[in-house]
Amino acid sequence: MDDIDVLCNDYWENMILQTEQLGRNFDESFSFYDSSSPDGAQSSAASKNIESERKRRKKLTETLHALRAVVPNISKMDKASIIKDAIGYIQELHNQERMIQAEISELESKRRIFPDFDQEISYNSKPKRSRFEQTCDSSESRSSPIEVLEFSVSHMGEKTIVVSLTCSKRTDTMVKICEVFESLNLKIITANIIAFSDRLLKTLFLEANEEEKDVKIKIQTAIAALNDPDCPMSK
Amino acid sequence: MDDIDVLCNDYWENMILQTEQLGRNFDESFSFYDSSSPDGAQSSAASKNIESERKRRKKLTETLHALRAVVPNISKMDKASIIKDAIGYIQELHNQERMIQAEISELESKRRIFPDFDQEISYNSKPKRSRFEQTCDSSESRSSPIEVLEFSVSHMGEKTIVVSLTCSKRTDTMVKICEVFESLNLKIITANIIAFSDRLLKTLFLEANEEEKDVKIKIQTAIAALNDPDCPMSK
DNA sequence: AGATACACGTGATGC
DNA sequence: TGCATCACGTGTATC
Repeated sequence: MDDIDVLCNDYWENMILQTEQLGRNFDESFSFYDSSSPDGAQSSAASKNIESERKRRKKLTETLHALRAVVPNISKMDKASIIKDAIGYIQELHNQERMIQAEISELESKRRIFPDFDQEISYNSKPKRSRFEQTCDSSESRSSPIEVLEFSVSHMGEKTIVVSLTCSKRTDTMVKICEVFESLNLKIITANIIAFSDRLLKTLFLEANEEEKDVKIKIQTAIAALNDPDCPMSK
Repeated sequence: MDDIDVLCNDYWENMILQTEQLGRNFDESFSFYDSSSPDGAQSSAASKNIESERKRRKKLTETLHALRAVVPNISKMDKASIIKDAIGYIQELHNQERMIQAEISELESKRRIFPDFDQEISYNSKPKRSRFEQTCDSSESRSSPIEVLEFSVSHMGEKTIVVSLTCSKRTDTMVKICEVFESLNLKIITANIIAFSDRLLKTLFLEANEEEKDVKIKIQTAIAALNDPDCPMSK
């Protein structure tokens, strides 16, 4: 490790001297392309620029070495590889921190008063409308109603109902869809919404303690009611 | 931002053509130092070398950009500054991890030994919150705020930003999440929400015309504002 | 022997 | 105006 460093430094120090001499020779013998001003001012400026650039390169290189120093498990001494390893390391640290945060929050939540967390309390208490849904209901529901393009309810196995619903995506459609389904008191196992292009696809897995047609009608009614409270059920 | 990038690309594309021509002229008129073999093989090899070097530079540059992408709070776009900030950020992560790790072990040990003092410990020694939990600070202010458990913003390829957010599922959380993201005017390519058990996972693919940290801060601010409109996020 | 990686000098560009 | 940064083409050493 250190050996390599010393080796590299020695190598490049020698190389710098070497090429510097070569450069000077090149400048002396090949300065013809500087046809406009062969005086010393140009040379001085160029020399300044050269040295400045040399400083910059050196600084960047040693900064990179410093980066390499704080990153463990460096695979290759490559410049690009060093940066890549640094990126991977940072992401790894991110993951660690995320997991640690999760652990902390879990620890903290465990000391919360009640260990009884399930029971679907959220669905018992009727969701009282907050200021947001109220404004949605009144102002925007008629401007952009939920346009259902596909709707199916089917059984999967014995105890599971799969609900699939596709509608066109407009302003606040996602909010409304979520709102509808949260208001239905369904026994949701898992729910999934995908927005892509101008479509919204919602997939629900429900516990099958309700009749299939009941679920379908329930959802249809809720959507129709949201679209136009005066006119129940179209289709 | 896009303007700058486009500008730079155009600029450097032109420069590449320009200097390439210059290089060819140089080779044609000044190939005398190639006294041994004035054939085309040398030219081909040189051309290969040029293009290879070009590739290497490009790769290194974009690797550096990738590094910049995973490091928040970049002061200057400087190459050296990017690396310096990355170093500082890694060290900062090291410190955070060390402190958090210490706190975890402290919590666990005290929890084992003095289970009665849990309450006291939890609210006294509070770790310096990282960006992950900034939105959780006001989690107890309202009845069912959005409790963020995991939150990441990362790049995928060059033009895509991936946003991943996990929060605990409570009453109307789904509605609120959708509400927040619909109010942000993000360039959404595709969005996905999964509800499972007591968790909500939202994944977004965005068009990368906004800075990464801006997106993150935007979302954080919106969530914090929704959680507690009275106290809209310092920092 | 061919690919790879490096530092070099150089001109252009923006502040 | 200088000063800093950049990408370029080039020669050389290493693998």
